[in-house]
Amino acid sequence: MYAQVVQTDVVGRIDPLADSSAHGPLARWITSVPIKFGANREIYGEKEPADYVYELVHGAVRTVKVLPDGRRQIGGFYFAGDIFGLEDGHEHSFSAEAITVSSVRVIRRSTLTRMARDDREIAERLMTITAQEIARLHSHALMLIKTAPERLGSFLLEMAERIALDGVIELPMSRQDIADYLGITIETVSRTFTILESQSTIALFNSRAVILRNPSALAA
Amino acid sequence: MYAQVVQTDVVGRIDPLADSSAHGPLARWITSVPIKFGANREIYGEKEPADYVYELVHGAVRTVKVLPDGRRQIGGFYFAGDIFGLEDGHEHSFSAEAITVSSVRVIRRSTLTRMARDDREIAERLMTITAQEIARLHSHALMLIKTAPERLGSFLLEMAERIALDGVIELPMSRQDIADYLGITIETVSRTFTILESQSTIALFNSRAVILRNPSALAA
DNA sequence: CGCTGAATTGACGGACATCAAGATGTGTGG
DNA sequence: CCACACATCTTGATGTCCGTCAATTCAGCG
Repeated sequence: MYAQVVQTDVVGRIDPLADSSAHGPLARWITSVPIKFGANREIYGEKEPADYVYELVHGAVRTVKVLPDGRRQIGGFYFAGDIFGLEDGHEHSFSAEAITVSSVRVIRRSTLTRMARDDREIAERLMTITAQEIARLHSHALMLIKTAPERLGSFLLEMAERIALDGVIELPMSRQDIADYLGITIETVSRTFTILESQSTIALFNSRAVILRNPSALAA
Repeated sequence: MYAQVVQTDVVGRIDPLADSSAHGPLARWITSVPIKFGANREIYGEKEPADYVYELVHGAVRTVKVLPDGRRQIGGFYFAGDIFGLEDGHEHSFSAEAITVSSVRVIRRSTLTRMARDDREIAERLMTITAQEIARLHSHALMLIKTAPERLGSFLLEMAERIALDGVIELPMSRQDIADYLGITIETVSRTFTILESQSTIALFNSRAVILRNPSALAA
């Protein structure tokens, strides 16, 4: 169930220090106190009613679907300022998990749509966010028909755009997460990182910190 | 540009015989006269402003993206009663093409969203259609991480649900279309069809007409 | 009929998965 | 601060699925 929305255990407790002045896309309307989730905690589960929409205040989140045979698909990654949980209609088809410690603002979907009826700006923001989500899914699908180096290239370019600081990408997710997002194995991810580094297309501080030395080479 | 919306050439002409009593999901609001497109005609192009939303009255439509190197990705298939063109925000990231002769009702997106402000039912239909589109994209992405037989299986099950009549699936699209939708080659599609037939999982009247003899085997 | 594009079938190679071993990093407790 | 344990990541050897290239069959149409 969606007990985690009100959970108060050690990791998922309400954070009294949360900065509620942070200004995400829906911050003016999602005014609830952020809820904190520890690394690898589930925020919502597959098949739960999709009654809430979430704004990630800080941290990193992945959406996950596990197939009967154990294969795992990552639907997407979300970072500070992103909205997630909008993915579906009636019930979630993916679960959402915190990758690192994350804090999340929650709003009832029904509240949001009711507000959207009265406020044109909210309605438009909702449309925009949905359109972005659809665009993201399109580019994800597009990636899944490419070769392994191309997939990793697209991934790194996407991450560069979304979370790079001073040209350094600090990847919060594991190789396994990347592999399941790209639809390849962890070994292929690792090997491809090595190849890209040997070509000086990228540089690796450590396995989680990347610099793009030649971004245009990644596009091809 | 989006000239085809008003195009009047031999194939894309306005069809005086169109049955405007057909009742698709938005039929009560998309009241324009259907426009007819010949097989393989473009309905809208990639990068065009996404100003219109389309309801397919009859026929079959594919959305297509062609990569710089010539690889082709099919985003989705649409059949009678389906809404398409909603895929994106500001401009289309795919083009839409009629697979067979098709007739299409068109409405300005801005008209639709204006109507949605006044009419709660329209707003909800729009939400539902968008949610379905997102769900479709999710299951498409999920398919792209599977093996070739699994991809074709998912595809056939999807088609069975959407266009089967008396247990017979009449596929309007070519093997190349299927291949580009599934992210595999036309040869692999063909071989997999043959294998499924030899297992009596499916039966083929001809290359375009399929019967599912053992649907549960397709799921695996 | 013969022409043309679509679909099937075959032979072969390559990209990526699988299986397995090592290396590196990280947290915990002494 | 070190030592051990455990997880993560990398690297290597081998296998296999599917892509590529090519030939043949089939279906529709003038």
